[in-house]
Amino acid sequence: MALDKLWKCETREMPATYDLVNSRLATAFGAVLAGADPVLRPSDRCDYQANGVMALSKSVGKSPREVAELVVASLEFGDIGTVEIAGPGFLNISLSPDFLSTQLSSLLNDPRLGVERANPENIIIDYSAPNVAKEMHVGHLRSTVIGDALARMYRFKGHQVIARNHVGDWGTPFGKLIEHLLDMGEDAAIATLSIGDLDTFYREANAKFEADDGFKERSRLRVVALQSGDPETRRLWRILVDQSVAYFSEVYAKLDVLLTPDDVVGESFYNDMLQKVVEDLQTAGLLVESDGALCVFPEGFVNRDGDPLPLIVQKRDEGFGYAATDLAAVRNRVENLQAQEILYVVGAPQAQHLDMVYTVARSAGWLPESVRCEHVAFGNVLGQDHKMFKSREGGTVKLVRLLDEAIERADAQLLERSVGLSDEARRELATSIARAAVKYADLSTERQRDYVFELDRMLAFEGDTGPYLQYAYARIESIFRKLPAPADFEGVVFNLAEPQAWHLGLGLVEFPIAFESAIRDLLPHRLCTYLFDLAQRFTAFYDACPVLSASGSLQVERLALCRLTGDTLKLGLSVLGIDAPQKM
RNA sequence: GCGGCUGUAGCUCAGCGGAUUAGAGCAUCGGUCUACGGAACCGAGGGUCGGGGGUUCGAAUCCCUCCAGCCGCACCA
Repeated sequence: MALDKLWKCETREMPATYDLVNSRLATAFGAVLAGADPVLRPSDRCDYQANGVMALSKSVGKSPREVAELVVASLEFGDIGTVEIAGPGFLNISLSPDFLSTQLSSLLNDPRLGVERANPENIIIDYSAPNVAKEMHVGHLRSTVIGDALARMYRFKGHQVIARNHVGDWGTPFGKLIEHLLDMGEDAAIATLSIGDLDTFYREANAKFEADDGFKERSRLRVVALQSGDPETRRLWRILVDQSVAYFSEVYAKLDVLLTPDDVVGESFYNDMLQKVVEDLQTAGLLVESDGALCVFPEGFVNRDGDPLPLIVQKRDEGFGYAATDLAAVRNRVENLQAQEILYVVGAPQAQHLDMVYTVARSAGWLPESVRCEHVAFGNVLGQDHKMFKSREGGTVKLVRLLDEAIERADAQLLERSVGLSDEARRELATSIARAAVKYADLSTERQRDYVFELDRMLAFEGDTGPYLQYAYARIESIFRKLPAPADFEGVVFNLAEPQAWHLGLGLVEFPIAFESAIRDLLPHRLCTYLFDLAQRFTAFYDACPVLSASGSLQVERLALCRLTGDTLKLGLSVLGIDAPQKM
């Protein structure tokens, strides 16, 4: 099922396994002390373990053993499974086969695989944000990929996501860029920009600006004309913006990211609101003049001398700083877009700036406490020398070049394995694999950490990689192709007799936990970890339990496990923005 | 100087709302299967969880401190 359809699916009728177990336990814990948390976790020595007894015994003043017995006494597990007290007071929980079988059966009929739908909220996700007339480079990779994954996760969850691509389309550099465009001639400039050679254009404009005083003066005047709304200047500026946005769209397409030109709401969009930001801050008594600049000094921020740190809203030269734009954006998002949550997928170095913006926006009354505002920070992409990722020449690396390189290598791998595809089909597959490799590598480590960009590792079919998961999925699909007739799961019973089958079944039922944990803490890597673990459970199962040579109800059961695993991998990858080809 | 992030096996990383023996992948070594497209599978070795202190019956996980690396700290966004 296509993801966009899936997003509209209604909630399945059966509560997720974890929630069921947890709620029964919570009731029993509640009988000892109202509101006590069972602290239910997956366990390596049984199916689930509840660790909450320890904490509870402390607050109740009884021994853990005693409390555990109290909890067990009032626990009504019914057919869910059994509990035993272990060690100092852990509750080891084993699910009953009937229960797990029922849970798995319900997943088989649930396109959402157990993930509950949320009450829809308006979620603004601010991500990617390249600069007009500047190349997209590795620095934009993480924001784009993480933002896209979060957007898909939130949409799947049932929310209304409004993507905002806050592109840098305003400021003094546009004077020289427009003058350079004029020097080149519009057609020639458009030709250069439309092939995506943004860096050359930018560099030439800069070089002239440095070398030629006349050009410098023209550029300065051009900035003034741009800011005062001169129609011809605005038209030329528009060309730069449109050409760049068209180019960004090509990059997004290559990355398979959902952003469209409609999501581009650049800095310039807020120009008309900046004066009002200043006025309203003034009225609110928050604005202070300092060294000629209009600033807000939010509480708790100090500079290196220990003095209050300003958020500069209007510069000494009366131009607006980016803080003004960010404040205007917050207002716009809350007031006009009715945002209930705003996520900024922006590099970690911006942490303090964003923190100041939120603080000021809150004290100005533009950002109610009810609106969650979160900086989804991420670390750097490093080269194999563990330093900032740079090209061999020491410059920044074009994002497209990186992707092309990945595609080339994936293509070479496919050729080597001689998969027997047409050139075109192979190329397409290589693109899919390359995307999966690059995106998964980015998403699978904890956001805040830096990670090492290593194509060979990322593209490997062995290990914790995107291609490995894609391959796992393709292999499952191939099982179904081999079947003489389409599989029919009507009345399937999961006996899960072999330990590997049980382990897999248990893993399948945990998808909602992994998903919820990932979306709640804005950590897509948790979903990656889950999917990789699931794929490993599957290989162990597949190794121990023949499927095609099995017959009767046993084969139906095993096929159903294959189906659920395939569906889970497919869905999990798709909400991360990674597609899973049927064959590879 | 202040603040933030990071420091876990040779390498790349999970785990960090405390809890029963620190996990995975890659690499290394050993074994297994007439290889449902080996993405094999099973097992072994390998870790003072940066150092020290504290809280706790119990700390990789919480607190303090120190060390190392990266980043931010007034008009470029």
